[in-house]
Amino acid sequence: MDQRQALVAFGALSQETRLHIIRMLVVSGPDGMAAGAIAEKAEVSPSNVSFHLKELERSGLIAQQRESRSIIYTANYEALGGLIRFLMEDCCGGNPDICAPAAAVAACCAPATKEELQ
Amino acid sequence: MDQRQALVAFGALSQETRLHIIRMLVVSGPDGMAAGAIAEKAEVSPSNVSFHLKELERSGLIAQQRESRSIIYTANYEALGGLIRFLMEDCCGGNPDICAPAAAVAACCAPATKEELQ
DNA sequence: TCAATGATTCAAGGATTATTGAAATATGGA
DNA sequence: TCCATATTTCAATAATCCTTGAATCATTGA
Repeated sequence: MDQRQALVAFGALSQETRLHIIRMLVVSGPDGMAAGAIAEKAEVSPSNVSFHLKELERSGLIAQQRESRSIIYTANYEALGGLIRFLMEDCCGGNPDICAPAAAVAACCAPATKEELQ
Repeated sequence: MDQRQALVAFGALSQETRLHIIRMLVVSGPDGMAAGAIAEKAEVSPSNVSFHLKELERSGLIAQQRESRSIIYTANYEALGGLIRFLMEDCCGGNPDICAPAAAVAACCAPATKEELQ
């Protein structure tokens, strides 16, 4: 992930509805969610969710694929990991004072089940 | 770091000048940098740098302290670490597919045990 | 006190981003 | 083909953010 991408990704995550959407898509995993289901769960209008999904896709944090009449959105795990990595390495210069505590948290996080995250 | 803070922090990092400032302040460490020096290095006007510094301070990612005529800005390492942690835990649900690769990167620059961090 | 330095604040503007509802597009089934 | 469903696109408006330059504030030293 280069700086330009990171700037767009940070912008994408700086909006409440979009952060909510990312969380839902991470939880839903590779199955993803249809645009309509996202709109319903996030309690926003179809056209508004479409606007935000477009923005998230532009950032690379999510991907879409049509499945019959629905369009399924999934979180892009690589991009999310890349953003965390950018924040640690490029932005914070790999500074241990910043990164070590955060990394320790991740190191101890056991594989969580889908249910536990609801 | 709660969600409201994280939203503001992501917004703060989504602007090129501000991302540049954060990087400089992380590098300069506890000594920090005066507003004028930041403006000069980032090649922006004094009033413009002041605008962005205010935005960064509002996000909690930097702190200021007056030193004689200068105002010294320093990176807030805890807040930066907190944001990385938020991204891993709250946003990505501690999902190992996302967090493990990123954590691995940090692990090599800062071997810290969980106990050391308590 | 006066001038110089370092920085912020303010107002105006331009640019970008967010929301809304109506219209358009794509798909699948009767 | 026609209709219903799922979603996007578009245009208009509102809201927020960014930049600029002038004015202001705070500190220090002569």
